[in-house]
Amino acid sequence: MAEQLKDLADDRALLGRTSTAERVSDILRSRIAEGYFPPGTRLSEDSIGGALGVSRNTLREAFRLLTHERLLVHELNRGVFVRVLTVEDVEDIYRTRRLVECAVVRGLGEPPYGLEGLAGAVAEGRAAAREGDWKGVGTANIHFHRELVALAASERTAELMRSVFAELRLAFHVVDEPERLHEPYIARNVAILEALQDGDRQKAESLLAGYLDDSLERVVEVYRRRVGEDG
Amino acid sequence: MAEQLKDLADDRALLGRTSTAERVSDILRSRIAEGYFPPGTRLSEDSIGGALGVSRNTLREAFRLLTHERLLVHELNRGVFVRVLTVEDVEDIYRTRRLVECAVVRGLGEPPYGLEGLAGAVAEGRAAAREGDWKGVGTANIHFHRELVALAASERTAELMRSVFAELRLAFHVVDEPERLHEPYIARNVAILEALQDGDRQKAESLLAGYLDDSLERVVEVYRRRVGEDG
DNA sequence: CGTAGAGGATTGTTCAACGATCCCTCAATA
DNA sequence: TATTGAGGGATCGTTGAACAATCCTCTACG
Repeated sequence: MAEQLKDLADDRALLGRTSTAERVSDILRSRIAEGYFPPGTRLSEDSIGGALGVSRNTLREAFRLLTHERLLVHELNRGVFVRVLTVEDVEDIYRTRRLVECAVVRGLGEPPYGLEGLAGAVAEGRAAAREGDWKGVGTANIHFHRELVALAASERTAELMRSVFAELRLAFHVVDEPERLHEPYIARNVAILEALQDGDRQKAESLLAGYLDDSLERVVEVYRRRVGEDG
Repeated sequence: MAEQLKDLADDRALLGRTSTAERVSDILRSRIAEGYFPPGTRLSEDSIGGALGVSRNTLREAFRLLTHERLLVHELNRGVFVRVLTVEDVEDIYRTRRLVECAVVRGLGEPPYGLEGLAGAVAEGRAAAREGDWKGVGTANIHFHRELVALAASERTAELMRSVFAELRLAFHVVDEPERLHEPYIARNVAILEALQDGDRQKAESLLAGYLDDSLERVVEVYRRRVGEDG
């Protein structure tokens, strides 16, 4: 009986936790991620609420969730827009990543660590690369780093980085050169994973720092050119 | 002319037009921070909405904002309550603090650093201690660490920690032994500041780590006792 | 003593309305 | 021609009301 009650408690998370606003925000989030709503797009309460068949209040709550994730920006009396990252935003994202991710690696205790998640993300990236799915490689890459942060076993840290990685996707979408952007990092992720498997935190941290510096440089370079085109 | 336009653009930021929901959440946030609404308090829509003269919808929007900040928890059909942190929450808060704050110190470049903010917080703490205002000492203590994080010059990192420190205040209100809790850390803050003034990052980081470990231990010890009493 | 149920109070959700603000258009003026 | 100012339409911000759903308390009954 206790077993069954526990199972029920697990299921409850699936049922009750999905409010209408959360489902709406899920839809919008994936639309934004896939580029259906490019950065800068205004999301009208009327049209979206009408199309999805939800009330304005519910929609505004969904907007609020996504605003909190920094995917949308809210301008008073003007509505919400898909965020357009500035170059400074991208730099700050990488500054935060470097600070936190390196600190996570440094703060690891003695090996062995639970590296299944990291290995899974590496496999995911390799599979996507084999099929030429470079967007998938980018996603797997983000998964790798999310799993890395998960090693810190801190809910708050993980949540911060979830939001940072979601923002990073916005930048990737503007850049839109997924192969050139993501391909080189498959091998570097592998190297980081191997260093961790060897229990060599110091090497892993140094690889990670180099990775992030290079990635920032490359993203900013392409991003600056791209932003210059549009504006 | 371009000069003046630039000045005006700077001012636009502090024109600060905010919605009433945000203003309401500002009020409630500071009330919670100062302990006017202790953890566990239920915030009734009717009474608060009536007292502040805003409609239920607007108030609920303010509640949602604060719920996102983890200051309130929402229970279905029961309303919102000022968050009561668990011991695990407190531990995670300190885990995050240690990760981020130490990484900030480690990531500092070459001295000198802009330490005016830190010195100001130290002075604030000393002044409060002189007057026996131990709650003020706790506030100054939080200011010290907020200024410390500001040295990273990362907006996202600063925002994460702002929210973490706001949560920490919830714990302090439960513990409610401000003198025993905060007094010992005035001297340690001074030591950290002095190490930074000497440009000795390594010493500063090690002092900081020791500080956080001791503080966590002390808070959790008292906190566990306190929670045991009530529950 | 324990339990079922009635009733009141509170929250959940939606809708309609009105004022406020923004943006676009167009005419008037230097 | 370029700039200013006045409309007007569209959209957002906020309120108030209404009704359903849920919770809490108190009472009555076995």
